[in-house]
Amino acid sequence: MATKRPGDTSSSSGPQSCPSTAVRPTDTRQPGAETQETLVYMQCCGQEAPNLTERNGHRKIMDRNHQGPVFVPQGRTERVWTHPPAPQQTTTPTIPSCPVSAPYSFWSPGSVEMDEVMAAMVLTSLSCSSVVQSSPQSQNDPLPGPSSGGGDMGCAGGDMECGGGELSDSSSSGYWSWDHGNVSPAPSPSVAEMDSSPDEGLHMELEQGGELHTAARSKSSFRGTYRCLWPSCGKVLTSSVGMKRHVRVLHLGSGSEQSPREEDFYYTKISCEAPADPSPVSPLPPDPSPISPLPPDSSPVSPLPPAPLPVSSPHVPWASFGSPLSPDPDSGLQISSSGSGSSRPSSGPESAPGQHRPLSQSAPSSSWQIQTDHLYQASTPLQVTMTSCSPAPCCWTPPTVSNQHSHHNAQVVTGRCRSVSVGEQWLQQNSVTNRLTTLRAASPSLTHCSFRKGRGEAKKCRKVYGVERKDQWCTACRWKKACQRFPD
DNA sequence: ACTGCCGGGCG
DNA sequence: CGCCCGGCAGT
Repeated sequence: MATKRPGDTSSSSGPQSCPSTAVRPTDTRQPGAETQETLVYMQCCGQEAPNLTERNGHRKIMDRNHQGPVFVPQGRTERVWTHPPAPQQTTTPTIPSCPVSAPYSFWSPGSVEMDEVMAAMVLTSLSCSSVVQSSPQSQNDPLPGPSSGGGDMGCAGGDMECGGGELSDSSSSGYWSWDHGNVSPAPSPSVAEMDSSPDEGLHMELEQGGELHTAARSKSSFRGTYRCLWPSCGKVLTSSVGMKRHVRVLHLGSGSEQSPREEDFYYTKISCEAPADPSPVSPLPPDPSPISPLPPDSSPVSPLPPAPLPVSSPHVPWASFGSPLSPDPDSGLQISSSGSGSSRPSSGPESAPGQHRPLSQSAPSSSWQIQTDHLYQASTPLQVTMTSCSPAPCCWTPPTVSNQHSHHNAQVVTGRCRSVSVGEQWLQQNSVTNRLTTLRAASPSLTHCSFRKGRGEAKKCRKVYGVERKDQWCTACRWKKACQRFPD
């Protein structure tokens, strides 16, 4: 947690949005984790922007506000990259640069879309270094799997950074996962290999795609490709028509109510003209680096794979889950909340643990999931943003957890915040729906909450119910003992 | 002044 | 043990 890199900090530069937040994420991560950042991508206003991209030795960190990229000294980056930290995120496997294997095999060659996608992918990768990423996986399994690792970030503004990460972890599937997931899958391949033959991976793809690959290289300049912005999907297609179809069929559903035009909102055109320069080219966040098709510079970069998680970097929250790296014990806290995010609605703050694997962490994660689950279709981004903003992840978590009276260990940091917001809500509303509300509401409060001082804020039965309704107090309160219902 | 809770007492 | 309350300490 503690380790931060200057660069990350810079991210905070993203001015206002949530300075504090920004920092944390970074912190959470381990140094190695940083790498992950690369993977993360942010979406803004529908567009995705890669938070980080490595290029020419510099890592660019997109400003949350998107204002400007920050550069981090390569040195660090490389290190990270070099070692495929992959392990960190268990969830996201990095694709083995070494293509050889299997990963690709997954695809079901059969579908036409696949082909298109593949082709697009290849091309993209070629032209844009990064591209490789996920597409392949996404195709196969759009969401899921790997996604966990990925950053989801749908967040709207740059703010989200953290959140994004979480999302991915937690449920992830979420939105952005695609990229990351894909990329990372493979922890395996040794870096060296990757370096040596990054292209091969591509070739593999090419096979399916057909000549594309070759052509792609030669062409190097595409007019443009279209990338699906759907949360968990990262497909890249060369034709807008195809993309529309993709969006409609896979995401909107053929019959969906969505207006015909709707698809336009779910994909973005990517122009990859710059053959050489990946960076600009790839809007795609997905940092493919893992695959790093592009031979050019990539040498070190390619290894990126580790990056998958990186996403989090921006997001503090993530850090906590820190996913991969360390299974946080702590996680319990967040986990609970996040974990079941969706499930929990009703009550169970406690149960959560199941999911989290990585997430463990905190609130943010939880928030993410929730969003994901509920908002999935709607407006994830917004919420995300919120989350990220919230200064302390902890805050989030707690609320969720606490709601139910269950008191977890989680308390640790969170303590008060949750109790406050939660408590009230709990009282007033037990309904599940509230939770979402809570989160939102909480977020602001959370901000404040960072650390509770004392009882002042923590609401106990007395505050909640008032003396008049003493009968509703928990027994402990009635007996003037430590409150059991709203423990600190 | 309120509140939260420990410590202790009573039945 | 359940129930209550005196009293301390933090706000």
